[in-house]
Amino acid sequence: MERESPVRLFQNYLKSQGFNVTKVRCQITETLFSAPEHMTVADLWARLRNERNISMSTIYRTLDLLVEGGLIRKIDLGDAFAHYEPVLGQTRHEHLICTRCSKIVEFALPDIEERFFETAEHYGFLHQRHELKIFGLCPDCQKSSISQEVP
Amino acid sequence: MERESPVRLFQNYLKSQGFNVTKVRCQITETLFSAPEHMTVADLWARLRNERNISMSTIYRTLDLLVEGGLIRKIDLGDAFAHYEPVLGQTRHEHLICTRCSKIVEFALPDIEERFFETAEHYGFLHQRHELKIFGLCPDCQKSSISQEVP
DNA sequence: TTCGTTGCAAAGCTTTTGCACGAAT
DNA sequence: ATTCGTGCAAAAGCTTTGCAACGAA
Repeated sequence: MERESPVRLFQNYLKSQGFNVTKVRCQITETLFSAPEHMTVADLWARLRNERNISMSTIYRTLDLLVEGGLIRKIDLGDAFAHYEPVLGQTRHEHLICTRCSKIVEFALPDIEERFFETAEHYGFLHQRHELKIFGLCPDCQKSSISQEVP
Repeated sequence: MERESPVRLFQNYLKSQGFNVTKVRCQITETLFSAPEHMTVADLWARLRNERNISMSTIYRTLDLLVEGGLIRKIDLGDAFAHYEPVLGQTRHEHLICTRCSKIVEFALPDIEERFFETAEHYGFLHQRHELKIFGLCPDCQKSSISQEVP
């Protein structure tokens, strides 16, 4: 059995909420799901502007809809930009980020995640979500740090 | 034996780097260390402007120096503002944040922290730092959510 | 006196908003 | 035909920077 494509799911969401299904919205969704993860608005804009005239406002607005529809998640990767990652069929994961080249590795620690829920409960909080980021130097950047000092 | 005051430590740092020890820098440091944690630049500005005319630029610049000197840490608490917290004599901790009233609880999970180091190593990364944030509703906000619906 | 430092205003950056034109139903 | 969506430009909001006046050594 085939899984529904993200674009199809988004179309269903839009209809269910009384929003219009438009070409731009579908193109943004397709681009977001067909390319490197953790894209920023600028990334999407750079990829889409070849195909059509598109404004960043529209990208921001469409991404908001995708977030509300539960298809993507807005994440903070420690830089100045909002990043977006697919939620569909993804297991919950955290991010390991290279502070030199921005390379990102996804990892999961399911047993530890349980502790996060317990911690919230322990302080009487109702857990909503959590975010774990580990920053460091990736293997490549460690090598180049030796031969060629970072400015 | 008494511990050196933050202001004194900062003065030492400034001298060691050839920077001037100024009244403004000392006042900012004193205010930052004598009041609620996780302050923003605007918080500091509001507290200091009663005593003297001070610009946000200076606060930003002084905070940068305090970060470089290792006396404070710049942290992201999920809102639009940069927050700063003392490093001195603090044990490493993470943050539990109420998404409604922004209340913050600090907690530590030392055994789990070890796993973060291992995770970095496992992927060949050289660990530099990590950040864990748990978002949820604090006890008070859970109560008021029942009686009085959030808009 | 000599430089580093400060306050002010302007600029920078990402993101949001107002509005008239254009597209979807 | 009506309502919603889009592009453009301007505005917002936090942070940074240029510069002349000021203060520390």
